[in-house]
Amino acid sequence: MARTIGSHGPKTMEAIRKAGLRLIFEHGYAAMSLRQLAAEVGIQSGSLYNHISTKQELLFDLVRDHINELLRQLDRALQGKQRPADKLRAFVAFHVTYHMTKKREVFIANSELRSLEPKNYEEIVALRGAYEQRLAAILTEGVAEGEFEVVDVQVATFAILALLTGLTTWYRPGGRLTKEAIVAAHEKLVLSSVAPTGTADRASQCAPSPRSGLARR
Amino acid sequence: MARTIGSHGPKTMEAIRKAGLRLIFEHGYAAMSLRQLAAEVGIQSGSLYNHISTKQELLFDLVRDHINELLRQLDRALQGKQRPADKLRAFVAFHVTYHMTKKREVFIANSELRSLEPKNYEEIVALRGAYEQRLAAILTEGVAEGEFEVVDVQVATFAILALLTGLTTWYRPGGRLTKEAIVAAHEKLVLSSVAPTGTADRASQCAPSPRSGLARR
Amino acid sequence: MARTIGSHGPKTMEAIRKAGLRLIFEHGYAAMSLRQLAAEVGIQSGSLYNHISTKQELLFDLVRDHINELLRQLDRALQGKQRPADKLRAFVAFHVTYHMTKKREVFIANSELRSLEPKNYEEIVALRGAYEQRLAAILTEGVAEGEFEVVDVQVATFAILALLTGLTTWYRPGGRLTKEAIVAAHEKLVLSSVAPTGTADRASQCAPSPRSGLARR
Amino acid sequence: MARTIGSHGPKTMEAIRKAGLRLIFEHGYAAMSLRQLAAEVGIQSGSLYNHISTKQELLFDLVRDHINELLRQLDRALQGKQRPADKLRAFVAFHVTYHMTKKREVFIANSELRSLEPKNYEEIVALRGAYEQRLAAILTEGVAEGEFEVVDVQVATFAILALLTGLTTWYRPGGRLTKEAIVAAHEKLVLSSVAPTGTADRASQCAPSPRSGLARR
DNA sequence: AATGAATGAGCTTTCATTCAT
DNA sequence: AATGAATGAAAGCTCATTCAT
Repeated sequence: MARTIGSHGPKTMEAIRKAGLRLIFEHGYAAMSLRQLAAEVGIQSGSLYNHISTKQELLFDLVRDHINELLRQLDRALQGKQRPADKLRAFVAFHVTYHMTKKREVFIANSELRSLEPKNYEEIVALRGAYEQRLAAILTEGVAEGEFEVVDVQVATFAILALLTGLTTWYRPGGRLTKEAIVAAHEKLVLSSVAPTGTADRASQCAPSPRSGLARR
Repeated sequence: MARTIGSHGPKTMEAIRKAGLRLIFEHGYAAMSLRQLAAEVGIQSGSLYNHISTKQELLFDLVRDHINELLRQLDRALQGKQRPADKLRAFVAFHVTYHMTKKREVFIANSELRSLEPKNYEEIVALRGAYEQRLAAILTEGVAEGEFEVVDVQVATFAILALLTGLTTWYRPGGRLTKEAIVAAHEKLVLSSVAPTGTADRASQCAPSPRSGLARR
Repeated sequence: MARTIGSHGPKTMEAIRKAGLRLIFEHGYAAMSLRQLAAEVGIQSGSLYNHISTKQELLFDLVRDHINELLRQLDRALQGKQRPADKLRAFVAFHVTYHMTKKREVFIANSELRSLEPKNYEEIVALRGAYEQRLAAILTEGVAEGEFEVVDVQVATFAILALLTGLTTWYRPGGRLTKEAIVAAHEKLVLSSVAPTGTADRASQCAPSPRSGLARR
Repeated sequence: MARTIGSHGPKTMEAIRKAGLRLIFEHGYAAMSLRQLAAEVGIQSGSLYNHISTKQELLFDLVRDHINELLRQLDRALQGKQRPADKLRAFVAFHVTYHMTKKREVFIANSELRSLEPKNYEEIVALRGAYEQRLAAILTEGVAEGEFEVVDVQVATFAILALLTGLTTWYRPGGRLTKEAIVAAHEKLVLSSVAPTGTADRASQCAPSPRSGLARR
């Protein structure tokens, strides 16, 4: 007479991850109770432990899997780009696009690092560092080649990442702007932000990436 | 034999706010226990209630007082600035400087909105909207005068605020850079980010659709 | 290593009700702590919440279930009685007998009404009203038929109920008097109390019910 | 700048007793907090301790003073009565009248005995016993003289006291009946309840006391 | 793989009481 | 005789987690 509602068999783990993602996104890791999570999935809270080992590990898995996927896809998106401006534009386009489709994962991976236990925290921070390093390297190269101008590469790296990631706090599918318009808006901001101040290589900066283009709904 | 150790009299409230600020910053509102807070202050947890009415109200007061102060000081910092670029530079300088001295307050005011009860949440979001509006107005004016160029004012507003506020996640006093250098780095990034691109398809970029507004949480 | 000592499975709820009944009877609802209750049952206080939803609801359930049972049994006891004096005698005999076997339930249902939250209070008062109404109707009928004489039916109803219910404050099983003697004593008092003062139908009023009789142990 | 509201000087103690009486009557001793009480009086809870020594002692004083006064006035009311029926009628009239004017004190003295600490409890129970004894003596005398008939004097004593005291649960000044009518109703019930069942001295039993009579307002 | 019932620690909040001022 | 701030205990309730079934 068990399992009157809720999910069944091998799909349960996926339901837990999905519900966990949503609840952590909405309430925060500390404020989400496993009872809530279980209720969302349609099982008793004790039954969660057939699928996860601890609450902490659920968070860790969600964050780690997300960052690994992020890195994997970033590297694919950067493949074949040669000039720093092209790389930066590809970085922005990828980052923004990815954040729009996975905004919960991204948000959690940024906001719940403090909820990770030290060992887990360090592992994630290392992965995050690798991601940041991709951007820092692009900026460094661009500055060296005279295509970019920044006061401090480190600051610029953090600032651009914050700018791009801020998206997760306001983006909703079906909002006023198309995804392409949002990408374009960010490309403009980021590419301009590192442009040399005096006379700029205008052409390379501002041509929007080919697939984008402003559109209204 | 009361009050053998710990804080005393009218200074206690200030100690509570200060410790609360730090603990919420470090662990998050939900993860901070009032026992922890009381221990930090040097009193029993029940004694907190001589100074606060609920945990929720402590958070609300901290956030509200911060945003009010932020708005007050911003308006003072913008006084006398005429041209949009001057206003924007003043905005950035103020925002960055303020965030370096009050990074905990700023961080909490951004990250713990979801921990506010609906009534409190709405009050704070209204205040935050007023702050955002200051920046949006500067950008709008700059675009109208041809000094700035953005794809979308709303997106640019959120992006620039995210860029600037990201500071709170990494800034530590006594780090590699001086405060002035940090301000300068952000001024460069922000001012450039909205700079006109030179020869661009101006018409298509910038007209915002009249009806809309983005959603935030 | 769960469940080393204490109560188990489906019997726990019954143990909680029983212990709750005793503790509320002895100390009052407000003075009974759930830790006490849990200790009595042999579980941790948090474990109570696998069986009850709140302390208030435990009280409410105890009181409501009691009154429903009381009404059900009263109606059975009155079945087939025709004349008002017979009905009144049956009412007294039932009430006294029931109160001797369920004195805790009865006491609580009378003394802890003020501890009920408004919504619960109203529901119980309505049920109690139905019980009182049974007695009021008997008196009204008896007065109309000239068998009874009272100054005021309402006052008499309350007074008789108070008289009968007072039993719960002193009755102890194994005391000086048999149950039958106690019933008889109350029958005499109540039947006489409403007897006409001038010329009465003595036979119907005062013959004690056959089974009773005073006994000493 | 102290004492902006609330009572002043020697009147404070009286205000505490009055408010305490009301709060205990309404919520019960355990459920009344000293903060509530202090708020009612218009002082801080710590200030109560300038007037009372403990919460327990406040209860004890209220109950003891009430019972002493009750005994004192009862003895005065019984003075000069010779025949058992006269004494019983005087007892009822006094008891009912007193309970109508001091219903809170009476109610508390009956319902909060369990909240008294053992030493206090015993003292009060002794006083209460003295009061009960007055009634028991009247009944015993009446039975000996053939004026009354009861199955058991002890039971009758408790029952009559319960009947009379029940008044405190429903009496409200300004209700449907005058005080005199209420007294008369109880006189009828009690005098009849102990009347002999066969041949009785009707005149003495049932003539209501001269001043009473049913009235509506 | 699910349940239901348990644990023990912890939560926010309230309590009666104390006491320097 | 009042305040305001403290204590230490306890309140009702929730938590993550365990485990026999």
